[in-house]
Amino acid sequence: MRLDDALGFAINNTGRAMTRLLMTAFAPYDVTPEQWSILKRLEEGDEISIKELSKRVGKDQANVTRISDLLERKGLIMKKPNPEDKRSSLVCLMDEGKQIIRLLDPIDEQVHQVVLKGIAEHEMELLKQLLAKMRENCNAELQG
Amino acid sequence: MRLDDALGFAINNTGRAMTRLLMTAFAPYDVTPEQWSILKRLEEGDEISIKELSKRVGKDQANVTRISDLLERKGLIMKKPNPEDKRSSLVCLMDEGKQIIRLLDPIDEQVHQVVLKGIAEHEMELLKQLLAKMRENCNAELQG
DNA sequence: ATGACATATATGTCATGACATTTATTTGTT
DNA sequence: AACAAATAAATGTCATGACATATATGTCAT
Repeated sequence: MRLDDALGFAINNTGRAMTRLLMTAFAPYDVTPEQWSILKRLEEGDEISIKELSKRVGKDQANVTRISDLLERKGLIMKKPNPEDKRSSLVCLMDEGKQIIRLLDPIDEQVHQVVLKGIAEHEMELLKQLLAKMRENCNAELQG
Repeated sequence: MRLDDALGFAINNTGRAMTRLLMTAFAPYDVTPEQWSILKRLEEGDEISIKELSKRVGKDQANVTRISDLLERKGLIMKKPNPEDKRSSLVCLMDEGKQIIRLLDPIDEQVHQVVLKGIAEHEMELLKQLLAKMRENCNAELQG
């Protein structure tokens, strides 16, 4: 089997290409695709713990802690104490974070249109289903 | 959640899940999935430059340099001087590298069977085609 | 032949992912 | 209440990816 044919490498290389494209498009705003994914989740609902945020973005808690620290240093989010649990903090979007989201949303949309050029809606749906199935297979094995 | 957001999320998370699974399976042999991808490429043809190897694995030259250094320290590959160009070196598989490949090949195969459980051949083919199309779209944009 | 430019590799930096460990706090058991 | 176990977050380490730059060597125009 040639490497090009190996599904794992196809998936990872495609993901990296998409990430690179988004990174390039976001570069003038000093926001990386991973930071973007966190901002977008917070837009759907903030004042949540690092742990909850980690679950929602599908990332390791340690990594979310570090990405959040970066976003906080940039003034896009803030961590405030959780009055119900002194171990945890609640992550909130700052106004500047909300402004950045408004700026970057159309750019994100343009990038995705480029990436999905020539791909039909039903193909994308199947693609997502297959990826979800593979993810389930992996996670079942990792936990079992 | 917008559809295209879900797709980027799906691709990167699925790729990470597969990488994690392979990493776990390879852990006893002290070989990472990325190191594995380089070994497999060398198996198809070694005595090639870092630059050529980078092209074949689809990775940055700087990263291939570093991964190669690790593999050389482990005694799996060797860099020998290129008699035709003193700037470059030729990367060769060592016997121990070839042995590791024979050991890990069936493990890699098992992992792929786990990941692809419940997915038909024609679905996998379509999946690869769609991913290739998206990769082309990205690369065309990055270069253009 | 020489100097300007190109190329191959190496190295430095930052962001990230995975994972182990630490620290502070909470919870549960007695 | 006291102590053990669990939990949330932070931190440390290594591998990697992207990118900039450095260094050595090669190539080309003159």
